[in-house]
Amino acid sequence: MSPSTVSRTFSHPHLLRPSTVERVSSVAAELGYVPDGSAQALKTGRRGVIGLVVPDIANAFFPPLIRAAQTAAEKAGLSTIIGDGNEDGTKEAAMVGRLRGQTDGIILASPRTREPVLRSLHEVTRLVLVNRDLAGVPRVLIDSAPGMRSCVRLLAGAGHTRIAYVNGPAASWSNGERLAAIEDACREHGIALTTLRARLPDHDGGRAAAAEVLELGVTAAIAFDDVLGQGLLAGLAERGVRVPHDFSLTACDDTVSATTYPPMTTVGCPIREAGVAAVELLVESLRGSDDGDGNGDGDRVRRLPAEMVVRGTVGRCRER
Amino acid sequence: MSPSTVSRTFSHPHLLRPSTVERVSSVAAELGYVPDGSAQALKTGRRGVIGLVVPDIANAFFPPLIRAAQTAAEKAGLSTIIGDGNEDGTKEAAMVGRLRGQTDGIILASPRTREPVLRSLHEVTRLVLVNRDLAGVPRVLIDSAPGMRSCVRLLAGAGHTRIAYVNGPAASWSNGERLAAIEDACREHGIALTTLRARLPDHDGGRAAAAEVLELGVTAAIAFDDVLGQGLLAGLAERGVRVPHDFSLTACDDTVSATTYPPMTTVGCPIREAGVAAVELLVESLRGSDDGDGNGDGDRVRRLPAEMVVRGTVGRCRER
DNA sequence: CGCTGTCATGCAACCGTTTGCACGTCAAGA
DNA sequence: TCTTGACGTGCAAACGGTTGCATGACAGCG
Repeated sequence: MSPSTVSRTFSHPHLLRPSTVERVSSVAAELGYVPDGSAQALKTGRRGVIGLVVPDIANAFFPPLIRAAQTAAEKAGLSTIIGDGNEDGTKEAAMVGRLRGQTDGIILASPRTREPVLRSLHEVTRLVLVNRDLAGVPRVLIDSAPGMRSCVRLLAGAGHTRIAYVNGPAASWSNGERLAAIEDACREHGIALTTLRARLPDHDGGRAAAAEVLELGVTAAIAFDDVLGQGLLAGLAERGVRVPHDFSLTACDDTVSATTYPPMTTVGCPIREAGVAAVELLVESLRGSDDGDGNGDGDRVRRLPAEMVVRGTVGRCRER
Repeated sequence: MSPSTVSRTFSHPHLLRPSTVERVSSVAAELGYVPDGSAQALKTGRRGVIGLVVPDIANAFFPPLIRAAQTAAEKAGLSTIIGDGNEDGTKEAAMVGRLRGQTDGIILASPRTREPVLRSLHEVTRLVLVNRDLAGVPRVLIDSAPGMRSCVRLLAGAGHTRIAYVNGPAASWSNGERLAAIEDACREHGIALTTLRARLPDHDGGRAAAAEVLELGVTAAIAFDDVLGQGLLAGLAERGVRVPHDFSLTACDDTVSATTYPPMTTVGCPIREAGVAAVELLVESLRGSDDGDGNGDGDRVRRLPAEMVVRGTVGRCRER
């Protein structure tokens, strides 16, 4: 039995007589043989592995994205290596460098890396970005602006005239987009906006920010994301401020809002869809370079709109 | 410049004159060259990649474990492929089969796979188990029994005499351990225990189980894990039952308990430590087979104790 | 000044698949 | 029966690194 036949059993079984395939398969099963991925990769140039780098896998935003991406990748016959950049642009870039040699392409979700570094990375690796708008690099963008505008409108409709926005990570593209949308909508509705930044963009950061928010004399707040929002909720509760009776609050992402008490009004981001779309873009890139030696002509972008989800944290304005 | 020199620049730079290393490195940087992982793997037999398979990456228990494991692996020069088994033993086993050809070894966290399948997998792959007690297979076990016993003692001390346990996944080893510990402690303290199983072991399952729990006429409940516990908390709140005033509740894992309202009394599992320990065991295995053709003599087990964390969901028994 | 040992580098075989090509077999048609 | 073509399988050369061994340069020593 020649190596070629064994190889064909696994890669191109239609070239072989069914009986042969059967024979080889059964022996392989008995021996516990599986083709060596490295050797296949070396010969074919396709490693069958993609990278997915996120700033913090423990942040509730990413697991659903990872899961969806991974499922989509698997359907395309690809395994997924997860990288955690630790909310640090430098580590993130280093991660990509390491992964480069063992993957066919890399998805960078919510990258914290600076633009020039990102660009040079893109020159040597197949890259897809999520929530980062860099012309020329394939990317999927969750457009939370409409949802954010709806939140402001909702608050305005409930009589609020002074609100606060609690910022997310400084290096986050999404944060910039959301802030801009809120500023815009506040202007439109004649609302006075104050912004602040939590110590850290996590639960405890939000909790600590509650005191600061209350001191501002606003009657409502918008949090960068659900995690921060949940923290605020806890911080407000600790101080005896009842939501939505005494204070209104909205957030973004819809990661944990359904499980808070009270359930939070937020902006429902299509996180899973973003993961799938990113894999699709990457798979396109991979195919593109197989056939023609093709630069995937054109600037490939997928925009996914995010809409408000009304739950129970917005009430009528009541001066304190 | 011969290939050997380039190779040595990256793998064994100490064999070369520093000036040579410098020269090669700078040229490599300029060209964006990195050694091809597959070729290295093929020649050396070490792929530099390990697999980590979990039942559900979106379950709050796993991201911290993944993160810790990944960090530990990176220190050992290993990348990590994450696999999601979808809470399904069959898919999980298939996942391991696929990963086998592209990794040096696999960590199976909270496997749902049946024992015989697990055993046969272990024969053909380097395997490390987390929270599954299979003699002969290297494993790390989080021993939540002491913590669970403490919870029962705490409830007993607060005057509760009728409590309920809300089960987790049927195929979960941890669930069996926890249930046994609770049964034992209840006997000891003369507490009447009723058990039930949520429709699904997630937030909504817990929420729905709240009604059922209240019908049992118990004054306190222990949930399999924090996710279920948080769901119960929400379900109770919906029905106007105040925790801990009207009803007491404890959970396990300490994944989201600190962020619920009120913060939940739970059992703090050393999740991160478990992830690190699993990687250590796997790395030991890998080294073991390098040197001697070594069966890592002895049954390698790491037991990590989990202790109760008191927060705010247990109060004095008050008949309803 | 020649011998010896050390150190840095080159040579070439090999890791386990894939794949273009050649070969052998067999059935159908002339 | 011979030719022809289709089909299944084997041969051998790559893929891009690694590594034992050989080689050459050079310094120290007698």
